[in-house]
Amino acid sequence: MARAESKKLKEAPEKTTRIQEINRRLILDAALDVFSTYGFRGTTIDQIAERAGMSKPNLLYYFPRKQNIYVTLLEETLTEWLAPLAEIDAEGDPIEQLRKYITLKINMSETHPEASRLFANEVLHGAPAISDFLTKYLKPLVDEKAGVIRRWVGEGKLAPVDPYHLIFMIWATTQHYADFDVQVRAIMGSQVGRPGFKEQTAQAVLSIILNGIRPRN
Amino acid sequence: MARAESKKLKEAPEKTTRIQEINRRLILDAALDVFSTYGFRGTTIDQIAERAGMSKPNLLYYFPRKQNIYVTLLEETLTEWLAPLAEIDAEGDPIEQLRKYITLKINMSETHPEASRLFANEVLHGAPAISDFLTKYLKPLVDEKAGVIRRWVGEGKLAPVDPYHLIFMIWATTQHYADFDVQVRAIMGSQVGRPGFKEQTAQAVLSIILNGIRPRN
DNA sequence: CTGCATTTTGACCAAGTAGTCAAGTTTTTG
DNA sequence: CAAAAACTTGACTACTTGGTCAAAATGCAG
Repeated sequence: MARAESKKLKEAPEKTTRIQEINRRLILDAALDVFSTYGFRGTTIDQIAERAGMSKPNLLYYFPRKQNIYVTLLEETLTEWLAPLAEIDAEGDPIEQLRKYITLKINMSETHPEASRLFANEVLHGAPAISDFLTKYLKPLVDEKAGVIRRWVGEGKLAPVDPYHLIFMIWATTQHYADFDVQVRAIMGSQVGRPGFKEQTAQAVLSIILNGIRPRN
Repeated sequence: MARAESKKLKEAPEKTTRIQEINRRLILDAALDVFSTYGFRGTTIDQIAERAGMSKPNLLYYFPRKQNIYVTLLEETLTEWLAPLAEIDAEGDPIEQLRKYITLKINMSETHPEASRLFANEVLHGAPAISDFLTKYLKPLVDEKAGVIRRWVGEGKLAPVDPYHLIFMIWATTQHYADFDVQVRAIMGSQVGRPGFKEQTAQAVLSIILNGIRPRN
């Protein structure tokens, strides 16, 4: 948009042409598919280029290194992926807030399983590209929400439970359906595709977790 | 290559020498470390050979293909990994049986995180090497145990809950601590190493799940 | 239309890696 | 102990793959 820079100045810091915008998008979309399936090492630039419908040198014109595509993709994905956590409202009803959070996560696992797998693969391999992100951005966010949950527990609105482990449990359970999809399908077979499966999953997960943390007396 | 008929018996189908036993073990142990960290594609035979303390051609003398090592390792690991599930006793007390199962799984995640990661990585990438195993061995086992749980529910010994989703939840939650160890550490920091952390984890997981499925009236 | 900037690609290169091979060394066995 | 079998490895091959480059094609402002 900012077309700006007059022609004969020094190297312009950055301008984005229409073609650039289109092709970067094509590349990133293709890369998400491929990286999430084969992992970083298992993916070749040729694969991404083919899926994006362009030649390898052309792809490298937009992202000079394989790493660049991968990191850009992770950054772009992660913020979105964590958004639901940030939305937990300390002033809301605990059970309702957590129900909403879990529901959102299950939906995301269904609609964007590639994002989940991309992330899972990265973390599984030691998070070499995003360890900074984990400590600088994720940890503070989790700390804050853990504080909220701890307060709820203190007020007797939830059964006594370690907030960090509760959050891990929600992550693990919801992402399981994206990350281990093949296994889920191998076991549950045709049920997985059927309409209503997602609702059934949400129902089961919500039932166990929410009853597990509902205050008892 | 007419091999000696001079010996009276035909070629023995397989015999294992002392050296073979030692070296296969060395290779598989080394391979587990490397494969579980870098995945199949991310691992080189040289890496495994070096870690096993032998030359690459020597390693290939025992396992002619990289795939062979990988598959052998998966087979060896999987049976052991699933053993606890098989131990769930239909005649036992439901809550006690599940408590035992969850506890065993958490212990395994702590003592053999590499096995968990090896498996997670394989499934995450579509289980190309073990899809047969999943349908032929894992599915029947899970079906059987799901039947047991369903019966418990029918007898009112557990809250109404889908047995498959319950099993997935237990898998997801317990393996999370092995597979996403880096993330858990990034968030919980020094606590992870501390003695008692495993117990605290087990306590939290057990508390939520068991209370989530305890019969209500 | 013209000329410059942007985009595109075929051909190529260097590094890395799975797997081979033939020739040596060690272990087993009769 | 000597021959056979089992084991070990340096050197090598064939192939994959990340990345380069120079030249051609296309887009676009004046």
